[in-house]
Amino acid sequence: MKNNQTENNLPEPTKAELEILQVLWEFGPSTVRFVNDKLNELREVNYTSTLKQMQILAEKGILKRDESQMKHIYIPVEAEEKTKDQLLDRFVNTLYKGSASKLMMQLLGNEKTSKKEIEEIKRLLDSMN
Amino acid sequence: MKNNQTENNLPEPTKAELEILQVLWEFGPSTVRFVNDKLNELREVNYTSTLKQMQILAEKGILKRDESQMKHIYIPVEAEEKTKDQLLDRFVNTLYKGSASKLMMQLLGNEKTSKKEIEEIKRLLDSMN
DNA sequence: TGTATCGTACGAAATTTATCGTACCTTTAA
DNA sequence: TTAAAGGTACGATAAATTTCGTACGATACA
Repeated sequence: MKNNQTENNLPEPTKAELEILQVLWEFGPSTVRFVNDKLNELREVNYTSTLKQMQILAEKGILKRDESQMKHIYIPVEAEEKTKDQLLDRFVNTLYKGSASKLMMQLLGNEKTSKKEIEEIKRLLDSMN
Repeated sequence: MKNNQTENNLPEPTKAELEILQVLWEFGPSTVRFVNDKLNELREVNYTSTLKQMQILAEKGILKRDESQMKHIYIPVEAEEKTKDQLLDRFVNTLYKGSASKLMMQLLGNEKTSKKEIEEIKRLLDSMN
């Protein structure tokens, strides 16, 4: 495998990269320091490791950064929804041959999906047409 | 990261491993030769590469094998549904903080999810209670 | 004005994942 | 009974991902 590109030619975020994206999605544009602190609430990571990852993400065009200050600010290029759409798409295609309803069945059959969630989903669907 | 374990202590299949699992799920217990041929319908892979992957999967306990014949037969240890459940679970937790309905919204908002799929999902939900 | 602190840059090492080459065993058929 | 075809074992290598060490520039403030 030479490179990892999704069908629409966007490099696919790796695991560690996704962790970083999550922080940026939740808290908005941030410095490396801030992201690294957040990550360290979950597991130990060296500051320079996080820095490197974010620089790589910037290289890949997944993040852009504001270098006008010494403390660079990193910002996701694509909206959260769009990136998740791509990931979801890939997931459905890989595991369920593209069938959203198959995924749903799995989700509904999954004991971890609560009654409340199911009610919520039904309400959503009813409000759709 | 020393090792990759899911919460229930099952090693998480990697990408290449998942490809192999898909073949076994679709066609049932198979030889390396058969799996390799299937993979080669999609992309070029050396026989010994597939062999190695399947041996690794066996080591990890994701596949077991019947060695009674010269052509070993490989069989997934866990049922397709169970493995997918785990992957789905991880997916929902990672991207949607465990909220199935959030995932649903994303799915329904996704243009690639067809009207027919949505109808199918509604029917599913109605038949549930 | 120096020194401690906080930042970035970047090559290199470590780890994980994926692929392959080669040795060698079994079966088959001429 | 041997050569060809097809199988497994397994170490080595390649590729991708992740982590880190070190150098060095900015800032703050005693």
